[in-house]
Amino acid sequence: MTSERERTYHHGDLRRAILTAALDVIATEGPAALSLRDLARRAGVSHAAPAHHFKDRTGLLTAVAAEGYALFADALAGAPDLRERGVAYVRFAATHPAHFQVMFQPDLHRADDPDLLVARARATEALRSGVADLPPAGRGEDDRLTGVAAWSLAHGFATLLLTGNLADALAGRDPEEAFRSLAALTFAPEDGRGR
Amino acid sequence: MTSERERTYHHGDLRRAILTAALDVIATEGPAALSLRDLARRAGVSHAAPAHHFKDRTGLLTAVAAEGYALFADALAGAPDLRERGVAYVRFAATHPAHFQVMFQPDLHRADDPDLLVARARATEALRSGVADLPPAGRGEDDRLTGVAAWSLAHGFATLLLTGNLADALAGRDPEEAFRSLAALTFAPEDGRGR
DNA sequence: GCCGGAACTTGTCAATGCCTAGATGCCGGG
DNA sequence: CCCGGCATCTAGGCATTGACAAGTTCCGGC
Repeated sequence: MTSERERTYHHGDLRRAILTAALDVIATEGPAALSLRDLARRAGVSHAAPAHHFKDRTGLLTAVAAEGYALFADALAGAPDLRERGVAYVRFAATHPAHFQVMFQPDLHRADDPDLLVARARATEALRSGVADLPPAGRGEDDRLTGVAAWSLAHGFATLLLTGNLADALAGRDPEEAFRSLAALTFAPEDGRGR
Repeated sequence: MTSERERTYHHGDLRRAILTAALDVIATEGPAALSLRDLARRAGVSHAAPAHHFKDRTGLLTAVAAEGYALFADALAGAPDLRERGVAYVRFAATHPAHFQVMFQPDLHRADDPDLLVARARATEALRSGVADLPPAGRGEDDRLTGVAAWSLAHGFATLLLTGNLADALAGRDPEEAFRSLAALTFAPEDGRGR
């Protein structure tokens, strides 16, 4: 569909082709370098073709964010406990850097988009259910804060990793493994409480 | 210099005027909405005037990042212990959202800029010295990971706060205070170890 | 077989980044 | 005092981009 028959008037799966190209550009050069006309050239279509599928440049980025939240929810759902959910969080960021960046930059996409909202709700639910199986101790207030703490830890690690700020601190060590032991240090200092 | 005498050929302090306007735009509409020509209009100068002070659009953002790291280093230096340094981290992000965003988006600025490098080194030093007064326990490996954990926690909280992801979790609560008790929960669960 | 709409193209316009050449006025040496 | 150098700012132009409008091609259902 994509590589052979290039003579047809219709592309076949232009939407996916544009999305994939966009992810490539964002991952390598950042969201600022994204150009609809450039993506059109890469796909071998006219400069206005992408607009038919995504309306806007913002529309394209909104689609990226929505797809990202969907993949994110799937990635989180597979993890057994809270710590592994954090590892999955970090792994997702490392595996899908373009999605991750766009997801957490509100000025790039339309946060009120319906598709994005449902995917985002699914991901949020996956996060919350992970926090649910925490230590039973503490008042409700503390439990909520603990959830925020876990989220902050994973999100901060993922963000710093993507921005290259952990390069020398990790020193070639595997990021996932580093986060696993880091989470152990933080959330279960002396006993298995964090589990 | 800035408001009264607008008839002079020379602006007086155009560089600062452009920087301030840029910070305003970035804080309200995000870095993507930044336009050199728009900033020139706001300052009442010609459309090419900003280029003389910052060379590029990237040059302007590099200057923002450099200024950000300098202010960041000052903010961190004032904190007495590790936890308050984390609070200062979060406060800086909340107080200087534009600086913070540009600082931690490598695709927006030139990371090898000399001015940026020295400011960044100063901020990094302020962070490291904060981690130094941690619990004496653990091998050197664990200590480094603990530092990364503290950094991740503060950075993640700050980032999530700026992206509006903590709005309902905090429920109108003061972010700094929330982070203070959150850090207590995380780094000193039952004893004063985290201090 | 035909026809309605989706997918894509072509053409256009305003805005932007960046470059070059020129105008202006400040500041210090003579 | 003045005059020449120079940083600062202006003016104009060019290529690229996002967005819009109108036309073209093709697929699938009736």
